[in-house]
Amino acid sequence: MKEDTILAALGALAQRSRLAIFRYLVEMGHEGAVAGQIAEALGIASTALTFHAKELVIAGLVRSEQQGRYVRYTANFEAMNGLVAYLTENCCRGDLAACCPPKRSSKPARKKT
Amino acid sequence: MKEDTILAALGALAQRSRLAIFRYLVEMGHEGAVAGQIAEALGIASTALTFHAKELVIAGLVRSEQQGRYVRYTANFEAMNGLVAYLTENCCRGDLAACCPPKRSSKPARKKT
DNA sequence: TTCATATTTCAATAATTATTGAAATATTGA
DNA sequence: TCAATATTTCAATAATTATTGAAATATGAA
Repeated sequence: MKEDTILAALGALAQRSRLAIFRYLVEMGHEGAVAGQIAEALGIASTALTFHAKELVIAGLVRSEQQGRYVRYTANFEAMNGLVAYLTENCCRGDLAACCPPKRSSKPARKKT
Repeated sequence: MKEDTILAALGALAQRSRLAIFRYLVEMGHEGAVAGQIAEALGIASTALTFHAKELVIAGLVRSEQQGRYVRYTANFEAMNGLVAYLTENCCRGDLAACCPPKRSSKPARKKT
């Protein structure tokens, strides 16, 4: 994955609304969600939703598809996979064991203190 | 890992110089590198290096340690691990197999002399 | 102490990104 | 056709982030 692509993906996710949109779309699976649904679920103005969703699309993390008067957005899992792969590569050298987390539970792992 | 932490880490990495700095520090392993060395290796002005390195430190991805008149920076592998874990969590739902990449490919670490 | 080196701070500017509301476009159904 | 709905575009503004050079600070060595 090209560095420019990585930078675009990181930049796209590095914003509260967009991270929320992306997480929401991941949650919605391959079916995704239409713009209004996302905006309402997350409390984002429609004009802001358009703006942020477009950023995600440009970054390649989200796909959009016109469906009549709706626009359906879906997470691009392969792109996310590419991002995670890149970060894993770039965090693992010399510390291999620390990187790819051994398992994910559906409940987030609790941080021990 | 808290969302604010994730946003900070993503934002810190979403910039060409900072991504380069972080990758360089990962390459340098636990020994890290001092400011001037990083700046020279990457062709970044010292004042910009200070600025960007501080962003990485604030985001928790890098640690800094004063050593005489030098400042040594090291990658925080645990923080990166936390970021990758978060992204894995948030990309895997409903598409589990696609996420944690099965293996790193053949590309060896480029070492410059 | 003085000098040279390493890094940071500061201030000005430039560039980018986010937010908002009004207006525009496009689709659907009556 | 008209009216309602869904989304986008536009323009203005606000907020944030990046870049630069000069000056300041701090250390180590002579």
